[in-house]
Amino acid sequence: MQDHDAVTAPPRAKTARTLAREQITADILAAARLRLASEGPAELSLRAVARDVGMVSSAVYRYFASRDELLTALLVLAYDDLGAATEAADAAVADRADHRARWSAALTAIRRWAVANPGDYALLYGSPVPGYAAPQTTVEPATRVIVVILRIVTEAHGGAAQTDETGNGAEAQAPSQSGPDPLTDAVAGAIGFVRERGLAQEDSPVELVLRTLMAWTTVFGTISFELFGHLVGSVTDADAYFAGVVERLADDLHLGSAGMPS
Amino acid sequence: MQDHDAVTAPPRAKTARTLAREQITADILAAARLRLASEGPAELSLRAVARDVGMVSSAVYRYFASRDELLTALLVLAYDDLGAATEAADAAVADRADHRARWSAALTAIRRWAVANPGDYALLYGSPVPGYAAPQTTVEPATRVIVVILRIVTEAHGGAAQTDETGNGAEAQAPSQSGPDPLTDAVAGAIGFVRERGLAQEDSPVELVLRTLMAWTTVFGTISFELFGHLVGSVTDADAYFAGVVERLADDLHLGSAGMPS
DNA sequence: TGTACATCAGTGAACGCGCGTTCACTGATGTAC
DNA sequence: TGTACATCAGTGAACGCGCGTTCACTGATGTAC
Repeated sequence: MQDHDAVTAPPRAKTARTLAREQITADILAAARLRLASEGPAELSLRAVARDVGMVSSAVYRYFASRDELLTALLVLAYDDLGAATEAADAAVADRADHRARWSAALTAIRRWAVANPGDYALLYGSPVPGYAAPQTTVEPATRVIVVILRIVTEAHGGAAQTDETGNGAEAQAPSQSGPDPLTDAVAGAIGFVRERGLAQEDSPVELVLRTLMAWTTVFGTISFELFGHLVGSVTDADAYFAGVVERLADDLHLGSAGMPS
Repeated sequence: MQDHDAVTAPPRAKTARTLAREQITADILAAARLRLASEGPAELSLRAVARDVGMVSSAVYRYFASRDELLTALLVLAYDDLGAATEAADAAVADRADHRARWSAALTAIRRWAVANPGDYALLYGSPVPGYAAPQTTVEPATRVIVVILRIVTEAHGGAAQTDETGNGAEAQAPSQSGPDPLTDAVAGAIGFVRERGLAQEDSPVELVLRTLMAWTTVFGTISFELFGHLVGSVTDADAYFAGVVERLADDLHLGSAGMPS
């Protein structure tokens, strides 16, 4: 509520004060992220963060109007960080037509990020903070990951970069019920999302979108189970397990066929 | 630490004091569960629970030695409640050979329970409470759900009650890599779990167990996405969506074929 | 380049609050004889 | 059936704590002329 850059600011040189403000804002956020590794978003204490960063608690109010605003900034930061990591991993695959490699790279990057930043992961995908409602600002950054995933899958099907030799893809797996489907209505929002972003050329990508949503859900569930301790005793090598899951999801989605010898 | 029934207690008639103790213990737990619907386990306040139940905060210490002990009791209670609901749903399917119906019934019961008890669900499957380590007591109740799921799937494959006409099941989907597999070692714990309980007759249920674990992860992820608000805007009819997911998972696991007309 | 005023970052004290846990106590319930 | 003692449930005051947020303040930085 105080200052935040005028929308059409003249390109005046940044003043020392502005530079300091940016630096310290970043420091506060970094300290808060560190705390999240051991504390849970609901317990995140503004006073503790202030202490970590070496200022008195009231000073933080020069940077964030309230604890909730700090939480929102953390949410945006974390979503963007994860989104950027995922996008970079996909982009790093040279052969853009090797959708299986891109799939594997993106998903592995997501898990790597989650394991490296468990606090941020819990903030994004764990139980919501009671009494805190994420504002609209966080919606767009939150979509970056799923957009990468959807792009890989839709490009593998029906796109110009088609390399899938097993047919026209996952939608072949649709249960053989025909006619108007309540399920189609149920996921209409997701379908709309895909269309708006030009991620699909087909007329009826319902089954494909649904299957992609399921796969993403499985990835999220697998990481959550690992980080939240539900695989203790069942899965000893989380790396190998995750890799196995990723491969099977790629199979189910008929993504390329990197390692199929037959 | 005080009293809890002697291990080999003589079947003496329950005294009024004992009855009252049981009743009030249950009241405290019920009040705490109610609070969990709006508060998150980390914020659960012993004083608030005491207030709800009409006693002074210190009186709760006659029933639970600490806040952590109360949390543990809640954990066990919730796991058992969910486990019982799942088992009952499976048991209610008359045709024990209709594995698809049992699958659907069990999974639907899980989601129904989660939607009806979102606080308990978050306690069990949300982000763990920082600083709280669930004791051994909670392990066994925690397994009840996955045991039901594993039993349905393994009975559908290789068991006497075989009704799957599409072959010998999900393991046919295994990626065509052969030889010693790090993945097999990774899930050795889960395999052992299945063997110990006599849930599988086959020699190599690796792929089947892995696929079941994936399916359960998908179910958990789907419910979490719904309850934690990650499907807002994408999925409007959560019931229909969940039903669609359940059917597709049943397809993937080659469970019976209840509704296949072709 | 220099001066006068406005803006801003950070301080330290204070507010009111709710928390988990301890403790000495009172009165009711249970048990042994 | 009656008495004497032990056990137990619940009370109310107190402890020390950390929290989010406000406020008047001081000194440094920025801006207009």
